[in-house]
Amino acid sequence: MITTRATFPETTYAVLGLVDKVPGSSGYDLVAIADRSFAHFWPISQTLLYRELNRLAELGWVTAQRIDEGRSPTKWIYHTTPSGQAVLVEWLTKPAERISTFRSGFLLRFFFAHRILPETVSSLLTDYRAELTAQRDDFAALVDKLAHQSAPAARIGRLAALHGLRTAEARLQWADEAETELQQPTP
Amino acid sequence: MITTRATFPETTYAVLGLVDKVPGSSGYDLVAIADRSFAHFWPISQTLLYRELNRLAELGWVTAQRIDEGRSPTKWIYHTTPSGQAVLVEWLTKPAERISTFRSGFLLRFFFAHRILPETVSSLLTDYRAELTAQRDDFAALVDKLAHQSAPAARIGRLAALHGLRTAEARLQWADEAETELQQPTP
DNA sequence: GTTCCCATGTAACCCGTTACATGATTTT
DNA sequence: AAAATCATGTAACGGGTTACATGGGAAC
Repeated sequence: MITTRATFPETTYAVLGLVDKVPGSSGYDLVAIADRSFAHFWPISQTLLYRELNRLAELGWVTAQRIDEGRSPTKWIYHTTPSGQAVLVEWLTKPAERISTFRSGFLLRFFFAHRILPETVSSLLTDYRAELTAQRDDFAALVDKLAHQSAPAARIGRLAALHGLRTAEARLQWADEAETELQQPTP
Repeated sequence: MITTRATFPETTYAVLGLVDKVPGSSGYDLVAIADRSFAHFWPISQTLLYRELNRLAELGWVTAQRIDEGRSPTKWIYHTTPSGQAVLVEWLTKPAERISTFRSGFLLRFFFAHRILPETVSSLLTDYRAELTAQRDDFAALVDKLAHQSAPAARIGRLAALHGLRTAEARLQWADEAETELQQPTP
């Protein structure tokens, strides 16, 4: 029994979009693809992705086709249906409202740093900078890799990666700014 | 009965830190202060903040003092205990690991934009730019406001706001970059 | 012959959210 | 007299997580 709902979480559409983009993939494939692609700005766990696939199939937005290769468990591959595609386009067109989230464990600690010694604040910044550097290098490598691919999807992917790269770069600069500022005595 | 737990969510420490930073505040006060301060990088709802205050009191990390003003409901004000302060310092010192999260509804849609017309992608970017501009202006105003205050807490707050400002600026530049790039034909 | 990869799932938990309730006091 | 502010809470839900289970096939 399918209960009609007013809205679905963004993740539902994320998985729908992925099935649409990479049709004929299994859940296992999609997990791997998601991890390499949109997980950078929309993380999703394996369990949840499987749950969303079932929901999408129940809604009739994707078809689940059984592939019998004699192995266990049975492999299933997915395709978007016309109604699923319509829903996807509608979702893409409608504005995004307030669904973006940002939580920073670093900034949270930094904000309460009055409690701790200047050296500790400095080490907090060092850790953060290390994390950002790793992020920057990862994104830079991804941008570079996708720049050499000609598929239209690679273009979008490259720009998405560039978003991460630019963000990491700006925050690294901020870390420098913050460190020099904190070294100066209070006026 | 207090059950001992291995770990607590970051939000627990966020509230602990806030009580420590603004001692003698009521839950109502703390909600307002949180919304104006660390909610930018660690959002928290009123219900959750109250729940965490109760947890902190049960753990003995804060004291809850009843203020009887004859009104209803009774007002309670909070102070960190020595053990609570020790826990806070320990938390601040320990590295942050993988607790930061980032989810972007815009990037998610952008990533699946192959389905839609170029004009729609462009309008997606326009909406995003508007959101970023608002963010940038908010952070810029906050940075400016805090620059004129001399309290040590204002300095940290200003730097935290600057983090948001730099991020928004970088992403606005990215939006320009992306738009010009997408206007060029595929090679 | 053990370890990695394919492939799908169950169970349990809990953080965080939204909506709502209540009532006094202060402001308009 | 109405609206906003002060002040604390209950109820219900669900999205997302981690840990675990299962078992065949491929690779080393």
